[in-house]
Amino acid sequence: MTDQVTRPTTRSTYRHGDLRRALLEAGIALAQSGGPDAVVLREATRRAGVVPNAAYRHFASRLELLRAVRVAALSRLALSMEAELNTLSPALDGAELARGSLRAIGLGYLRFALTETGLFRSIFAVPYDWPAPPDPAKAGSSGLNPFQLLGVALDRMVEAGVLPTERRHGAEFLAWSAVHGFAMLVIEGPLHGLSREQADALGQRVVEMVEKGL
Amino acid sequence: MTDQVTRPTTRSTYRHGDLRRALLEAGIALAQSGGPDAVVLREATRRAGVVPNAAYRHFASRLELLRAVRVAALSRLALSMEAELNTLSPALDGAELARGSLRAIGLGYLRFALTETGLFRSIFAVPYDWPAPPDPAKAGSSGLNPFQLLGVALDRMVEAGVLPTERRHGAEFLAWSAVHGFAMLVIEGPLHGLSREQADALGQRVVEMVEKGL
DNA sequence: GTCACAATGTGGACATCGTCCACAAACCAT
DNA sequence: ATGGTTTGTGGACGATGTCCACATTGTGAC
Repeated sequence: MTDQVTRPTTRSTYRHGDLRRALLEAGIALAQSGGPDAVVLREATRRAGVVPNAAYRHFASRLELLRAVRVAALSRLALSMEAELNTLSPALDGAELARGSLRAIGLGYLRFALTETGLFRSIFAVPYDWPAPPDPAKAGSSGLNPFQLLGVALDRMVEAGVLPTERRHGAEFLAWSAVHGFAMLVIEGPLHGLSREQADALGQRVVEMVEKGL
Repeated sequence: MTDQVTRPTTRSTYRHGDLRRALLEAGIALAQSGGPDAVVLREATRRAGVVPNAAYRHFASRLELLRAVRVAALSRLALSMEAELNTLSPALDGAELARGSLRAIGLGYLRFALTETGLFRSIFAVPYDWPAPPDPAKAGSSGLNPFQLLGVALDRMVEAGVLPTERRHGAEFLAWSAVHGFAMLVIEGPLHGLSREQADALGQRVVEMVEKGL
């Protein structure tokens, strides 16, 4: 009668019960420790204690599994940004709050990229539509997804008068480019092997460059 | 007596004669039209008209072939930058020459990334040492590799007084981050599907952001 | 020139992967 | 109870990277 909550690779029942979730979680774990290429259908089914073909009842292909992993990764990225936003002093005035928000978004992005490298890389490992229909599964606890969080920060800058309205359009992509590029250079580029402190210091300068150059 | 210069997948001689080069060229072609994942050992040997194992006499593994492709890609990237540098008016004064050089480097980088996407992605698809021992195979016609070209542009800016000396250190990576990130967003990110004109226009703004924010 | 040796290409094999097809078991609505 | 739908199983195929033993060719010592 008691549910076999532990999942020791073997099952007594013919049906798994929650295979889709099990596969997704295995996929996330694989992505975390090995990046998108490590998200291997057969290994996920192995971890779920199921035969390889069973996966096809829940994901049309390996790519679909990767897409699901990507959505989960986006949500965690949003959480990382929100965590950074929450460190802002509530006593800040408009201009400083706006600038601080943009910095927080950037630093939250970098923190996620450098600590959850595998998941971060998985976000860009699969083709996807853009813009995508709003999907709460991609959001953080505020209900906003990473891109929306960035947009809000930029809007605050316009309201506070620290970003001219005529430069607002497309500014998401300028800011994103700089921070994303830095993350990639650290992860799989020439900046690989930088210590955490060095990466933080350089990352800080990247964010400042954006703030100043936007 | 006449050399069989054409290479119709079959050979009359037991020895190939120039297999390493043939494999590398096949690898480059595969990378060009399909990115790093398309660089498949067996396909390269097929194109060279040779059995799969023959590759192992010239490359220790698929990864080593990819590394060789990467070096070739770096050289072409340097050429793209140099081509952009050569469009600068020779009548420019120091400050404008310096700024123009930095812009040219950035635009050359972007042009290569967006027109030779497969090769560009191959540059970052494989782990490599950094800094690497100087290797002329990575350079353009000036003898400088892409990173050195960027360094020269930044040095010019310091000399011309448009970049404070105290900001020179590490500036390579700030500039590189922004341009690289933009390229990645266009190639495999949310900016995918941007028209050439749109990409050029936004790319211009990225370069300006760097110039202003460095 | 001959002959041993090094260099290079061949043949066959193995494990792994994604995916397809036919079949079996379990759940569900009638 | 029964028939249909959902979900998992079993077996197969072609592709890939890589390993080992073997065959062929070029080369240097004598």
